[in-house]
Amino acid sequence: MVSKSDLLPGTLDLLILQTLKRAPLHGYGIAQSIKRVSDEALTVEEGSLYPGLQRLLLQGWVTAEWKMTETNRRARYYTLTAAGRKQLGLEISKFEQMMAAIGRVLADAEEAG
Amino acid sequence: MVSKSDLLPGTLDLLILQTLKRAPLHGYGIAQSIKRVSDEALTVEEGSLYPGLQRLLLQGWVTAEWKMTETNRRARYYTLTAAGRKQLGLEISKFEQMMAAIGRVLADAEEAG
DNA sequence: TTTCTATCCATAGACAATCTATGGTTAAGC
DNA sequence: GCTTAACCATAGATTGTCTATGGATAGAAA
Repeated sequence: MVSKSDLLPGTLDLLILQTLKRAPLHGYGIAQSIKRVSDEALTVEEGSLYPGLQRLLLQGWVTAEWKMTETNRRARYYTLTAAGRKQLGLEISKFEQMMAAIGRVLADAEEAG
Repeated sequence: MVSKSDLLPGTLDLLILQTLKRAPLHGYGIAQSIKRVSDEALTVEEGSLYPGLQRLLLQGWVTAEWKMTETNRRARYYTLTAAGRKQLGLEISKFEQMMAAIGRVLADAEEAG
């Protein structure tokens, strides 16, 4: 089953990095952004998001910094690093290759043996 | 990371069902077919394939039958059931929705708040 | 005839990623 | 004062995939 879940497994990092490409953002905002931009089709649960952000921090793909939000709250803002930007490029191209490959299987009419 | 692995997680059942849509096939043949049709981009490991086939059997989406292959070997042929065909349709549409949603995120230029 | 390769099956255990459930803080509106 | 929305984060369960392993046999090659 293609994910009874809210996300296609294996795509979370990609989505987070892409979201941070535009501007630094806090966790809550990242989740909101992905939900909004995907027209509610993708929901990132907090239990997936925060562990995910920890992974990205460990990899050095983002940095984190506590700041105040526009709504006057403390929040941890994540910023894409140069390495993160590079990684995003890699992941996008891998993802596109996967999509193309799956597309070939789904489109297959099979001529050869 | 979008799968350092050979497959996009969450797409295996889809690939198997689609492969069986054309004709009944044994496990080994399914793996070969997916690899060939995807131009070597997708490799289904046996350790993923056979547990996957067990899941599909349990769900009633395929049936299995021992037969002889063209190469004179015993092999277990899997056949898509009516329920399996229906499931395949569901998975394709879910998958396409996911792809569209991820596409929106990747294409996003963000105008609104 | 032996050895190798490709064809076939399948499971156990490790590992990674996601989800559910939980728990906490605080600003602002009512 | 209460409630809701905005925020953070972790533990544990679950699921899916991979690695590693083990086995059998046909046919080609040596």
